[in-house]
Order: sequence, then C-alpha cells, then structure tokens
Amino acid sequence: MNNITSLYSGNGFGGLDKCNNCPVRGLSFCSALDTLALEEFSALSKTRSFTDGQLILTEGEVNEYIGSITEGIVKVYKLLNDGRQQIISLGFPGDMLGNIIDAEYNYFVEAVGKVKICLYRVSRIASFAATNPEIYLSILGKTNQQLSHARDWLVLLGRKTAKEKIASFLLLLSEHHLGSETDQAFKIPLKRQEIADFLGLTIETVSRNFSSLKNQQLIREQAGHMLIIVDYSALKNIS
Amino acid sequence: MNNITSLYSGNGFGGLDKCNNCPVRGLSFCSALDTLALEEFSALSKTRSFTDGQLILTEGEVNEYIGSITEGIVKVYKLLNDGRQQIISLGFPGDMLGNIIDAEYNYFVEAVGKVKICLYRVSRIASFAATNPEIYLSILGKTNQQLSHARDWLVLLGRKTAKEKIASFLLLLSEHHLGSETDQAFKIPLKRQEIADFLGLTIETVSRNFSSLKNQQLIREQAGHMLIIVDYSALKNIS
DNA sequence: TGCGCCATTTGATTTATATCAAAAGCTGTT
DNA sequence: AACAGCTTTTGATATAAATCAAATGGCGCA
Repeated sequence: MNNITSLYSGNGFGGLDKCNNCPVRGLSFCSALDTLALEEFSALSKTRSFTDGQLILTEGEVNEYIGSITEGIVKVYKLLNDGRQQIISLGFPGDMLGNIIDAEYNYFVEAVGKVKICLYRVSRIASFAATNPEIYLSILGKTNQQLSHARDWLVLLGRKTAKEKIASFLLLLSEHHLGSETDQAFKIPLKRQEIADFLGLTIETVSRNFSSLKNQQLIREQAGHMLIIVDYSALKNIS
Repeated sequence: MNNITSLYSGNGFGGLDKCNNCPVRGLSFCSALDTLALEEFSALSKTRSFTDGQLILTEGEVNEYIGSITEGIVKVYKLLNDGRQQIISLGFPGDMLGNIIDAEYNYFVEAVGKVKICLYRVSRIASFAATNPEIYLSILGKTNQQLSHARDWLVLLGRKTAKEKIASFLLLLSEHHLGSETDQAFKIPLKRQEIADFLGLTIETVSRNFSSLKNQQLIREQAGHMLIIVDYSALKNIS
C-alpha cells in the first residue's frame, strides 16, 4: 500500500503558517475562508508528497480524504475490464482531488512526476462546515469547474479529429504553464501513451500527429520534451 | 425567444402544496430541506412547460436560473464552430439543470418531448442559503453526480466501440425507465441522429448496430420505437 | 387512399485511425 | 564507449466507422 490511506497517518504539520505560505493560496477550495476560519481549517490539514507513477487514490477504496494539489500534476483515470484506459482529467496545482459525497473513490489518481497534496479528512470537513458553511460553496465551485472541463472533453472525445485533439491538448497545457511570459517553452509532462489515453487515441496516432504539426511548423520540440508553440493562433484554429 | 428567460415572467404558482405534490419530491436538490425550509424555498419556485424541440437554455445567455426537471427528458449539448454536435448529458426527472456558479450558460438545453421544469432564480438561492446552508450541500450532491456521469461518458467516448456504446446507451435508458417491472418495453426517446450525437457516432453506424443487436436477438423493437431488452446480461457484457 | 415529408435502413466505397512490425532515439549504467 | 531497456518514430497493412447514395418504412394530412 502506498496510497493516501496508508500514507496519511502520523507526522502532519498543520497550522495557519503553512496555509499562509501555501503555494496555491487563492487557488484552492480553502481560498474562500476568512483568516479566522482558515486558521481552524488549516489545523485539519496534512501535506503528503508522491513520486512519479505513485498511486494516490484507488478505485473502490473508501472515500476518506479530499485533497488539494499544491505542487505537480496528477492524472485521474478509469479502466475497462480488458485494460483499456481513459484519463478523465489532469489535476494541476490548486485543483481539488476527490469529493465529499461518494462512499468510495470511483477512479484512480496517479502522480505525474513529483506531487504534493494537502489533505483533509472528509468527516472533518462535515464538522467544520457546521460553523463554516461557505466551505461547501467553495467545494461546489471546484466541482462545477471540473464538470465544465469534463464536458469540454466530451466534445473533444466525441467529435474532434486526432489532429484537433492534439492541438487542444497542447493549448490546455500552455494555459497551465505558469513559467515566464517570455519563455514560451514548456515541458510536456505526459508520455506519448498517456497523451493517447487522455485523447482516446493510440500512441502511434499521437506520434504521427506531433510529427505532422512539427512539419507544418506550428510547434517545435527541443531536448527533453520541451515544447514551443510556434504559431499559437494557427493551433487554436485547428483545435 | 422561447427559452427560460423569456418564459419565466409572470404566473408562477409557488407554495408548499406544489412542492409536496411534486412528482420528483425526494429526487431533486430541494429534497434535503426540512418542512419549514421547504415551505420558504417552495415560494421561490415557478414551474414551466416546454414542448418537443424547444430550447430551454442557450449558450452565452446570462445564468439567471437553476432548475429541476419534474417531468420529461432534456438533452444538454455543445456545438463546434462547423456545426458538429455533442450531447454531453441527458436530463431525467429529478436532475438539476444549470448551476449557481457560472456567469453564463455554456451549453444548450433542449426539451425531448414534453418537459416540465421547476425554476429558481440563482440570486434567490444565494439569499435563501444564508439561513439554509444545507441547500449548497444538496446542490453539490447533484453536481457531483453529474460529474460522475460525465466521467463515465468520457470512458465510453474515448475507449468503447460502436456496439459497446449502443449497449451502454440502452442500459442507461433502461435504468431511467420507471415503468412497471413486468413490462420491460420502453420507448427510446431520442431519434437516431440524437443517439449518434450522444455516442460520438454517425446515424448510419447507430442504425447498423441496432440492426446487428436485433439480429443477435439481444433486443427487439416494436411499433413506435418501443424497445425490449431480450438478453439483459448479454447486453451488459457487451457494454 | 394516396401523397409528401421525414426518419431509418441498407449497400458500396472511402478514409481516418488502429494494428502490426521494425527502426531509431534517449538515458542511465558499467 | 558500449550496452540494456526504455520511449518514440516511421512504415506497411487492416479495419472500424465515416461518407456517399439509394431504397424502404412511417405517419400525418389533403
């Protein structure tokens, strides 16, 4: 066992200081809380780190924790019986993990590279909400955002061509790339197979379309999978 | 104009009586309210009816209303620039329409057959919630359910074959078919083109796969598009 | 009853993407 | 530097689903 349930125990280091120093302060679902409420909420949190490929949540596991990504990227995916995989979302810093409704998780969450997550027990959220009901509105906001993204992805999976899918994917990544404005290069965090599993394609189709976009001079790829979008608006037209 | 915004005005007939007589009492997001709160909430509601094909919500329109389907089925869909359409969800009685977060609707909602909706102004939800915060948890529950369904559909669109898609669709319909247990026949509410737009297929592929399932004796179709699932478990294996 | 208008089905063909296969590129290690 | 074990790319071919086209079926209405 190396997922949240087994890793949560012990050595938390909650407290307002941590939350005020939080790298996603203002993005996370706790951002709606005022100073007083935040202090109380902060005490409930624990931070956990994960390394590339580590399972964070497992389908079927009891829904004990809700989390907020403070660093890194996670992939959320489902599996069919025969092993076919579909990534149903990518989680970026500030994004919420899990929910406070279901009895069990119904998907897998895996770290893509190094990941840090701020965790809260679902049961503690409930008692906290008794005096701070605004936390529900905040969680609702995050859930609504996830629903909106999922619906955009339904259109992509149902109606877009392979090349349109790749273009949309690159633009999605560029939106979440928080590097300097002048430096347009960013690292593609996923392997080709993972991109395929996100876009409902095969690895070969992904690779061919990357090559095609390079030939069309819309993108360039540098050492270590660093990507530069050469013609942003042309890519947008394709997507 | 023939959508909610234009139809809401005037002749509402709120009050507790209506809500207690509500056909989806216990299913809708208002079901979490106790008798006292329900009376207050009920006074805020208006009921509207729509006929087949009528637009209920329009993309880009200001998000003024949240609704609960009390009767009939709606389709929620998005369009690409070139007219390609993807149905992102079907709404059944008890399902929530819209949200209380976004500034604008970002999809279209259209009546499939005769539809009745119970409407609330988003702004009134906010003031109601000041004294009845449990309404947020209730709306969160509905939103979370929609997210869960959207994610199931991502797997369907991204990774399932045409025949698997049709099988999943028929099973989805049968779950929402609230007719008598003995009578297994139900009407398919969507046209072939709409089914195609829901499953990310073309009308011809949908038709061919219906024919194929009929040849395999897994389903039967009677007059007026009444459908009988002959071999439920075989269909489940395919889905 | 028969006509017109759709929706659906079926057939023929094309095509985008998957599949199968092999070569080429990386990266870390000895 | 050379090798092992990957990932990615490219090529050849197959195939599921799309496209193009026509026939069939239903249903309301004059």
